[in-house]
Order: sequence, then structure tokens, then C-alpha cells
Amino acid sequence: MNASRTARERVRAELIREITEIARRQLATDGATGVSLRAIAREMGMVSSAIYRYFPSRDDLLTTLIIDGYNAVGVAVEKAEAACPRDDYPGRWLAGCQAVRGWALAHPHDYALVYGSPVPGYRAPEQTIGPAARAATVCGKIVSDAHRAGVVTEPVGGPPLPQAFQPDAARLRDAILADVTDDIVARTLASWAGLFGLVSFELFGQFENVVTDRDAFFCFAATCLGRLAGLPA
Amino acid sequence: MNASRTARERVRAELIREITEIARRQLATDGATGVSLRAIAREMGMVSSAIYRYFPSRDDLLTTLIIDGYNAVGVAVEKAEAACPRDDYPGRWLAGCQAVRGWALAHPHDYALVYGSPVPGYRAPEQTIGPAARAATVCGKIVSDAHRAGVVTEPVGGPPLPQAFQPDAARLRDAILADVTDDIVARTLASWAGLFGLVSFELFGQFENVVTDRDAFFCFAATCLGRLAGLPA
DNA sequence: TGTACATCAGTGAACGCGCGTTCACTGATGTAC
DNA sequence: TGTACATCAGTGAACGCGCGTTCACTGATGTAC
Repeated sequence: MNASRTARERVRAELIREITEIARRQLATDGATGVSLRAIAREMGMVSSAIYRYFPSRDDLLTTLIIDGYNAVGVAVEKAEAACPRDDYPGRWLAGCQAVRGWALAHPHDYALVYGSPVPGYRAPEQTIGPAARAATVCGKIVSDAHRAGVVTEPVGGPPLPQAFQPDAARLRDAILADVTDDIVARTLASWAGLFGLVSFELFGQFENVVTDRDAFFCFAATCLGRLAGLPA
Repeated sequence: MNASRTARERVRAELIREITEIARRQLATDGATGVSLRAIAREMGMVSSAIYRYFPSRDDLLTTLIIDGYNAVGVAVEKAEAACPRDDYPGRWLAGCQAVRGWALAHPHDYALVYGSPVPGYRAPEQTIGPAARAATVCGKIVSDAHRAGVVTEPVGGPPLPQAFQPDAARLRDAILADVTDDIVARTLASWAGLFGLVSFELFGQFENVVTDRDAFFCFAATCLGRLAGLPA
């Protein structure tokens, strides 16, 4: 019967959801190394081997968490950016940056799992590539929109763009940075990477005894990075 | 007798050196979680508890490795920068950046230990703050020298520097950025953090399928960051 | 509607592995008179 | 120069803990005739 098949499948889906939820909580509390199949089973009142009905291995569970993480930052950035006036390009950029940072501060271990040092013994599979682009797509759209509106300042007197980057630039332009020049593509990418430098420094303690008002400094620094990508101030 | 005291102490120092060397190799091979007192003891032909004669705990050993790491990047940056003509400020900056990246690529696990996500269960003590500044000091000197030479471009039309940053700027100016304006201090710090974003992105796989010629792109991006700090192109 | 069969969920025991840290103790090395 | 004593290095056993994964098996749920 079809209804009962979905009944069984619904229980199954529910259990998978519950497992990942507990895993997410373990991640939030103890970090990636704290995610333990045995502990999950214990908490669910199951025997440890039963988990294998739902996840073939611990790595698969971690992969799920990573994908979740990428999507979570993606959603945060999308929402924050969408709340800005369309023609306020630096505002949209800053909002996006702040969303990344806000998410990272709220979920430090998730951030570490996704953007930090690789988990020992874990090799990221292909599946994580798609979701990884989600937040970056928003960033690309902002610059691309600004470019189309004619408010992007083309760099003068900067370093020459290496030829070798041209194919990469073309690919990125097609994917997330429509119409933009190679130079701006490269700068946007540098800004984007730089943004994560700011966040990582703050989160991983490099700003200890250096930066006091983290909010204010971040706001300033992120805006500078936006200008590096050609956005107006 | 004095000579024999130092004899014993020399053996002791030698063993400490040997322990950290093995630990360093474990770090290089398996990452921070792979550093194991038992494994070290095994490799040295000792019983595991004997290690406690030399290191009170695993955390202390990790602290040693972290300090070593900071010093290693510091030395790399110092050497690379020192090899440049004194008045080539962007050249000195780029050389410093490339030294950071070069060291990171050569010692990915060391980099992850020092600049990556915190090791689970490990809390960094105060001792790591001094060595942490070593590489940054070089960076500060470059900008400071350029400023004194009058070739730093003061930013125009950028975001306003938050007041709250002024004390931090003053402190950094005294420590590593002599004479420089608050604005440039903040931008230098942002560039510095941004640099590690570039390196982390490359090392932790975020440039997979995105950037092909990593050397060339890094060179371009790092130079852009230097300009953000006010350096000439 | 009832029965035979197949699928799936969960059990329980086991394999094989690792770790940090403590503690009572033996023997060797160095020190002071 | 010799001897009593203190310091230090290293042993061996133990405590207490954790993990991922496999495998033969029971019992329940769903399927097809």
C-alpha cells in the first residue's frame, strides 16, 4: 500500500532529522570532533549500531552538517541583503558581510567546520561545492548589479591582472558576476576571501588585546573591502 | 659539581628537544589531533608516563608548538622582507605576504594550528601573545616606513573611522605602526587580516574549482590589500 | 480477507583501537660534609 | 677520597574514558498473490 509505505518512510525521515539535529547540537557544543555516532545513539535510546541504518558512516553525517552550514550562511546573507534598498550597493554589501559575521559569531563551531581548518581524517566530497557557492552568489550579485548601474569604480593604477586569471574570471562572470570586468572579478574575489580573514581573526582569537569594539571595526573594514571590489562608499 | 649539573641538564634539554621534534613531525603528518604523548613515548622507547618528566601535560606541548609556529612564520616574513630594497615598500609588503603564504603551504597543519580553528579542548595561554605579534610587526614596519617616506596615500572618500577604534589605533601605533594615522592603522589591520583570509581560503579548499593559478592570483590580491593599507602600487 | 514471503529496524556482542593522567616504586646520578 | 643523603629519571600497572564499524540475529512491518 502506498500510504503505509510513506508511513514507514515518514518515520525514517523523522529519525534522520532527529539524528542530524542531535549532531548539530553536538557540533554547537563540542565542535566537530564532538560529533559522535555512539553518543547520538545513546541520546536516542538506541544501540550504537542502529545509527548505521540511517547514515553509512560518520563522515556522511559530517558532510550533511557541512552542507547545512553552507546553506545556513547562505540564507543569512540572502535575507540580510534582501532587506536593503536595491540601489544601496555598499549597504547591501555591508549587510551581507555582517550576516556572515553574525552567523559565525552565533555558530562558531559551524563556522569552524565549514570555513576553518579541515576536520582530521575527513575528506570533503563533491556535494559540498554547490551549497558552498550560495553566499558568494549574493556577493556576486551585489557587485554585478552595481556594475550594471554604472557605479562601480574601475581600478586605476593598481597591479596588473595576471593573464592566467582570465579563464577563472570568465567562469566566475558566467556563474555569479554577470557583465563585470576581469579586474573587478578578481578584486571581488579577493574582498570575499578577505572578509573571511576578518571573521576568522575575530573568531579564532587573533584580535584579542588588539581590537576592542569589534562591531565598529568590522563595519569599517568590511566597507573598505567593498571599495576594493569597486563598490562606492 | 657544576659541570655535571649541566651534564644532566644537557640531557634533559636534549630530550625536551627530541620530544618537541617528534611532536612537530606528528603535527606535520596528522595535524594537531595527531599529537599524542603516548605515541611520542613509544617512539622514544620510553614508557608513556615518563613524558611527564618533561611536559606537565599535552596542552603544554601544544603551546610549545604554537609558539614555534608563530616564530616560524615570523622568521619567514622577516627574512623575505629583509631581502627587499628598503625603499620598495610594495615589494616589501608583497614579499612579506608571500612568505606567510609560502610558510602556510609548506606547513599546512602548523598554519591550521596557529591561525585555524582552535584545537578542541585546548585554551591558548598568555604566552602565545608575544610570538603572535612577530610577523605582524614586520608588516607594521613596512607601512610605517612608507608613511615616513611620505609615499602612503591617505584614503579619501572612504568610510569614517569609528571613534571607538582610536585607543586601539594608539596602542598599535606605539607598538608596531609608528607615526601612522589612525585611518591607516585600521586599514593596515584590515589588510593583514584579509591576507590570512586569502591564505586560509586557498589552504582550506575554498579556491577549489575557482582559482587555477594560485600564485598569480595571490600576488595580485595581496598587492591590492597593500594598496588598501595605503601603500603605493 | 488470509497467508507466505521479503524487506527493513533495531539488538547485542564483539573487534580493535586509541588516549591522558596518576601513583607507588626502583635505580641511577649528583651533592655536601 | 669516601660516605650518607637528596634529587631526579624512568618503570609498570592501573584508572577511566572514548570511539567507529561489523555481523549474525530477532521481530516487526509491509507486499503480493
